[in-house]
Amino acid sequence: MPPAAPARPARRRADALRNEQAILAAGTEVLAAHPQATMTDIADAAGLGRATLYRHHASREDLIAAIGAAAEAEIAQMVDGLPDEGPVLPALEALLRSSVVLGTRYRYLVLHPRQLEATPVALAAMDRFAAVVARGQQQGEIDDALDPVLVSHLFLGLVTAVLVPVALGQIDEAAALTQAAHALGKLLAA
Amino acid sequence: MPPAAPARPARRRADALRNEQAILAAGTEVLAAHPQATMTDIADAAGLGRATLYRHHASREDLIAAIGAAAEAEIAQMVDGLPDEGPVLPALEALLRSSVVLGTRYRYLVLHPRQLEATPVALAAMDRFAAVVARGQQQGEIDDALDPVLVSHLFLGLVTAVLVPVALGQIDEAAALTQAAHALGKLLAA
DNA sequence: GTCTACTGAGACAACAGTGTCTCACTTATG
DNA sequence: CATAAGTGAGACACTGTTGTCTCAGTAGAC
Repeated sequence: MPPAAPARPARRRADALRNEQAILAAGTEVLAAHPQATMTDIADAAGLGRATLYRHHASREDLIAAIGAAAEAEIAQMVDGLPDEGPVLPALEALLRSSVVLGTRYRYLVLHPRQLEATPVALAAMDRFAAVVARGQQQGEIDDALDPVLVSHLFLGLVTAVLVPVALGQIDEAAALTQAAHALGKLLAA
Repeated sequence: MPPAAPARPARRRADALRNEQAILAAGTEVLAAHPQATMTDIADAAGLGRATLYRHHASREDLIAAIGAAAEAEIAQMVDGLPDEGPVLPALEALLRSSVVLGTRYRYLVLHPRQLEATPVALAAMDRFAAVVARGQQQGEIDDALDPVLVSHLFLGLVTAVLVPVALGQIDEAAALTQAAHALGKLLAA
């Protein structure tokens, strides 16, 4: 006696799944370019009707949350990929580069953080990051004086410090990235 | 024959000036706490009627711009106060502390940058900052490999890297500040 | 004390965007 | 091909906020 009629059938049609991806992609892209974009704008960009957009996401808030979840999943995957042994610094520098790429795509989220959110996934990723930093400290690779949690925020600060001047056209992305990686190394050096 | 009737008389009454200050203060505070606050909320917080708010600022956008201008003026003044001779690093560390205080008050602007704006005042402040950094480089105090403009963004990155975890309750402000200052020193060290 | 600047309260129009719903149609799935 | 899933287009109500205006009343300036 399952009274809960599934809002969505267990089996979803292939085109619906495609459209779902299109919505997420369009939402990410359109919002990055125009943070004030309406649901109509996003539906248009996805090549779908507005009603369909609402069938996939009950509200604007819901859609943005879904985009946020996708972004978090990506970053979490990258952080999980950090090595459990061996040198830490090179891995963090590589992560910096990937993070900048990701941050560019999800610029909307970077610049419009919904009320300083700390979601479970984000916190878990931060924990993981901090653990790797701590390992680096034990190995004498990273400055002991720095709180690993603060280091994770410093890391994010470096990412935005690259993103912003690049978006502003003040500096070349490659140059910014190289220098930021250099800065990261110095900053963390024991 | 000046056909332009002044929207505002040259001489303003003292209470009007007081109210103007109250509006700016209330707007800054209310928006920092509730970014979605309405004009009614701000007028209430200022202890004024909504109509009066509109007499001082023709639109919401106008009000936010005024708050932004006030913030910029404050930061510009601080940057202008950087020394033209003598050691640079200690001055920058002090500026970091002041900037965090300022950033806390103007949190709304920090978290809701209106479309990556680069206003003349902000750019001038950034130039001034970069010039001081360049001086530090000439004195052999600061790493030559870093682009002074990028350094200004790295500096801002450090500020947010303190602001965010403190707002999140992840770390004590004093500790974050001390470590950030330490990090700044290492990062810039020649 | 008189003139003028300024304000409060409230009513008002206007608007844009959200979210809901329906109906006819199309497309996958088996 | 039969069924169910999914869609487009458009109409719709709703709502919250913005910005305007008026009028009576208050507070500063000189």
